[in-house]
Amino acid sequence: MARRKPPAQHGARSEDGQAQSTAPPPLKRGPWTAEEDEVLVRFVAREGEGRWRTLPRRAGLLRCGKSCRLRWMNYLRPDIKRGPIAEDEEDLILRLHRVLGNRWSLIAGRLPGRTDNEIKNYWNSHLSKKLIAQGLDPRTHMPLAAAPGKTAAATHKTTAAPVVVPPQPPPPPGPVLPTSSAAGTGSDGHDNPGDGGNDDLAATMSVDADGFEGFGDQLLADYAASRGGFEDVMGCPMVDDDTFTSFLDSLMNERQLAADHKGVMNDQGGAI
DNA sequence: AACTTAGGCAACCGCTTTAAA
DNA sequence: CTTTAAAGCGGTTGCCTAAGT
Repeated sequence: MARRKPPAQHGARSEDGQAQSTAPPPLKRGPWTAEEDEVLVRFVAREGEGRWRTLPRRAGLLRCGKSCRLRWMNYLRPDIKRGPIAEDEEDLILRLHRVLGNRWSLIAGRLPGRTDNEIKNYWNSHLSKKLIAQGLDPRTHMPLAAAPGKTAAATHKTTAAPVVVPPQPPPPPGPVLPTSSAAGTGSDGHDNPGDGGNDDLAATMSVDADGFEGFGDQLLADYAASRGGFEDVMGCPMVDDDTFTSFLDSLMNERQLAADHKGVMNDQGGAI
């Protein structure tokens, strides 16, 4: 469907964007052909994933390793789920995004068969607008300032920041996390769809119950409290791995979340 | 029917992190 | 301990198509 720029290869760039002194065979760019797909699929089936940098040469592809990896991860993997995002998936994305921010790979890790790229695209083209239409800031999930003419912005293709949001007191989902660890956490850092893992997600998510309240998610705060709180118990604002993982799991199950929430409300004499 | 605009998405880019030498 | 390579991630770009005029 969408195509990228035609094989206008910047000749002397390696996959990492570093200059190359010699100019080996020009790397192909742009859309993948069925033949290339087949070569890649066969090669990965035979040799397995990994060593992406050298893969193209070994497989006989005139692509950079990055491109191969991307193609495999986003399109060719056998466990990729095709078709439109279901309503429950959409709902889950919304909830996960509220907690995780733009950690697309983490979100994707909770949606088996969906890729981070797919979710990111879906968010930028659908969900962010949906939130805006509901008067919510797609980044913070907080109500947009009731300023007139606030949201008109999001129409043009500004993907990253559909809405200009002034810095807000409560830390938005993203910034709550240690800045850039989004990517490389652990050996993988990428919770591949289907593996159900969040690696050291909790370590990444250094947030206490107050912090959760900070991004306006009372459920989250309640959940933190119900699990003994994330702050006082541990003496430091860290979220325990299991606790956070189970929280994310609970996001995937409305009923469980509702039950937990209810329990908290009972315990506390009804918050919210 | 022809032209313009907006939406959707695959692919690329640049940066960060981790592992290995 | 430092440097380099590899891998991964989020953000951005740009083409194609559909809808609107």
